[in-house]
Amino acid sequence: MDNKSIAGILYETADLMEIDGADSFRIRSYRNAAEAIEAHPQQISDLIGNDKQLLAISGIGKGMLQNLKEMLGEGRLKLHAELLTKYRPSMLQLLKVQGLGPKTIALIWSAYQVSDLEGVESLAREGKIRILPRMGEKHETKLLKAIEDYRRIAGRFLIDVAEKQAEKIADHLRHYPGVEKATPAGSLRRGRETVGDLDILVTGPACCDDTERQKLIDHIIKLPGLMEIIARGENKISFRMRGDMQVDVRLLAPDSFGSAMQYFTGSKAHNVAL
DNA sequence: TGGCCAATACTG
DNA sequence: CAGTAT
DNA sequence: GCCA
Repeated sequence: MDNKSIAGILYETADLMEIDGADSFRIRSYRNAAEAIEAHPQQISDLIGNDKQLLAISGIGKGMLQNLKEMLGEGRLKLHAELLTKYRPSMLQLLKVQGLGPKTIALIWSAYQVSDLEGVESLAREGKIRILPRMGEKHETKLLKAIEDYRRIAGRFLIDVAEKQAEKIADHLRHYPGVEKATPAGSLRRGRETVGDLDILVTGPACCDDTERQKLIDHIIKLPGLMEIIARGENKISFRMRGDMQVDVRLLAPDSFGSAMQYFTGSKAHNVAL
């Protein structure tokens, strides 16, 4: 279990504790510890047993040390598992909706046993949020708008983040002999504020026959930071990068590169119109 | 043992 | 205006 | 929960 995973569990536990109505300062401690672990240069798993070193990390004390031992020892945190049984995982997503906090989520849960985005949206539309204590028309309206906003940006990445990622990948591709061009298409090329996934078009001699294409794809999957291959075909490979960004790389013969660029830059609506 | 972030929006 | 949630 |  790496530091990122440990921190993740701690963050999640904090969120769940919040819904559970736990002491806010204790919750903060969980978040502080998570941050400290995330930023720590060495792997916590390598330091287990060395209490001195662990306690030396600011934000890690007696109690958190026990939590770490439990996580690394049993592979799970009891508190985390219990809270997950008591509540619903979908509540963690709900927490990401601006203006929707733990108290309100718990309130909605207690009143309607609803814990997901869809359900809360329906309740709001039906005017069932405003009748809850402490809620009102303002809250309900604002909630609807917030859900809309959330849906619009969820699972998308800011343009500059996407650009850097795309540039790294394109560089990696261009280092391969037989690749002439590697260019991002899609919403990134259209300059949208956010990007859902990357679409990168490649062309050159290496794209021209089957064996060459396979060799090129073999090179592509060595890309640093590549986490999972989603699909691997003749002319296209899809994978997920560290950070969860999905990437499609398409190999194109030089004579179809132009039209492909046109097509994959979109937008879909634009293509339909054409 | 006691303190741990402040400002804002909304409800009652 | 005070209390509460974000 | 952690820290002074």
